[in-house]
Amino acid sequence: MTRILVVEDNPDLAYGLRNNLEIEGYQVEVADDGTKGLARARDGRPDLIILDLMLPGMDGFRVLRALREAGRTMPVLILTARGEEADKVRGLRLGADDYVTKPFGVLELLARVEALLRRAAPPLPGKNGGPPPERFGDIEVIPASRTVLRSGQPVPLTPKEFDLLVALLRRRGAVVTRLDLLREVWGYSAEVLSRTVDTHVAELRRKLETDPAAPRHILTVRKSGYRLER
Amino acid sequence: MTRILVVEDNPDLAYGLRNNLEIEGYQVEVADDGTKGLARARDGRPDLIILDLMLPGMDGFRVLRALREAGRTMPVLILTARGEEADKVRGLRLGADDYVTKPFGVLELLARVEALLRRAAPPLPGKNGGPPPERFGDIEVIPASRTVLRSGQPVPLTPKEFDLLVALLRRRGAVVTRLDLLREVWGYSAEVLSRTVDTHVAELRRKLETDPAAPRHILTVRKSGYRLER
DNA sequence: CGGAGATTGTCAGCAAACCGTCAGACCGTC
DNA sequence: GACGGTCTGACGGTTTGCTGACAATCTCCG
Repeated sequence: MTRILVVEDNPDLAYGLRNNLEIEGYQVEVADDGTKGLARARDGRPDLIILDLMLPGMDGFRVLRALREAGRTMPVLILTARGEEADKVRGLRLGADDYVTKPFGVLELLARVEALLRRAAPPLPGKNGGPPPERFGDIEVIPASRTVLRSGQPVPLTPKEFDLLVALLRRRGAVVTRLDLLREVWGYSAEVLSRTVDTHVAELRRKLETDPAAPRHILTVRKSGYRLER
Repeated sequence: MTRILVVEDNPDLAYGLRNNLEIEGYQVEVADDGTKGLARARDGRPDLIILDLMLPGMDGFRVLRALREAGRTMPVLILTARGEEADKVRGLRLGADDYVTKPFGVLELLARVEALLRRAAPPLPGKNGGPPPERFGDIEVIPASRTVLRSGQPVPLTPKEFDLLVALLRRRGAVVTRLDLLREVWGYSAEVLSRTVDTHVAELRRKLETDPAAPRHILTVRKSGYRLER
């Protein structure tokens, strides 16, 4: 079982991360300040660390440096506030492996976690890397190349459209609420009260459905959200 | 299976080297100081040694000399800090076979490792050496001679351009992020400023694409990175 | 059956993000 | 000192995303 340590002081965010990571099958531990985080990282030796840079007390930089000085080499993914370009650079210099800028969508984070873990321990000869393509109807979604094929032909999707499609695909067959979609694609602090989700769904239908007015795959569930069917 | 010994005290660097070498199919062992390194080299008889010169305790020079005095002749590739010209010379005099200056790109190191191994173990009669040329479109990439042909005609590429092309080629069909490219081509201490990657991609397109404004092989994946298609 | 209210679909315009491009600076080499 | 290679930061064009008003549709109930 892959173990992930989340060092994050914002309880909401920590909670959301824990949930989503556990759904993906990871074993999650949370530390809510830098000192505890460092201790857990050193003693518990998780397979990966998600580290907020802004922390009360011992900040993320110091945690990271202390960790590397202690000879711990597990991949570290840092969370930085938007626009703090210098923080990213500093974090990477201190030995972080990747970074995500807040506010971030959960899916983006999960994708990066997966990429880091794959890179850290891949060499199973019989296995190729990355998730396999997903299919529904005559649509094929290939995450590795962020490509979507319809009847074998590439369909150009914008980044948001692709992410939205993946979010629906992750829970294919189940209803996904607008709020869930916002959390997963747009991010935790998303405050979008307008027709944003609907607009993007409409665009997806236009590009993927034979008859966008009578969709066969991307269905509306009235009063709830959307559902993707094969 | 080809076995490589890495003698390196910086855990981050050792970790990165191990990963990349293992991905290339080598069996890797790491020693984090000179004494251990010498012991492993003498007893384990690896096929190649990557040796940092700056080491705690017994430094790389002494390891190298002791190794050669013990009659071990496997190729040794030394890692030197930037600008320490004298160190390179001294290392080579002591019997090193090649050197790489820090910070180095992973691809450069892998290429040199391969070259040394090829030289040390001349191709078996039925087998030719090195990786085969890769093709996409009317482009042919020949790693052994760092040559690129377009419609059979050589295309002059600068070192960075060639490395960048190889990095994209290694993951052909998948999205490669700018950060990954920086790590692989520019070195392990990469930073994330400026348009460096984009500039070099543009230059590659200018040299390899029929219509650089509408590239058919070196594609942009918005918000993610670049992708190379056949 | 018909209508009101609730919910979703659609659209166009604006603002921001993102990438391609370029000129200039720097550096090492010849 | 000329030169090629590399890197950077500014600039501008284009794409993308968001919004809010309005239209269409659905549901429930009279």
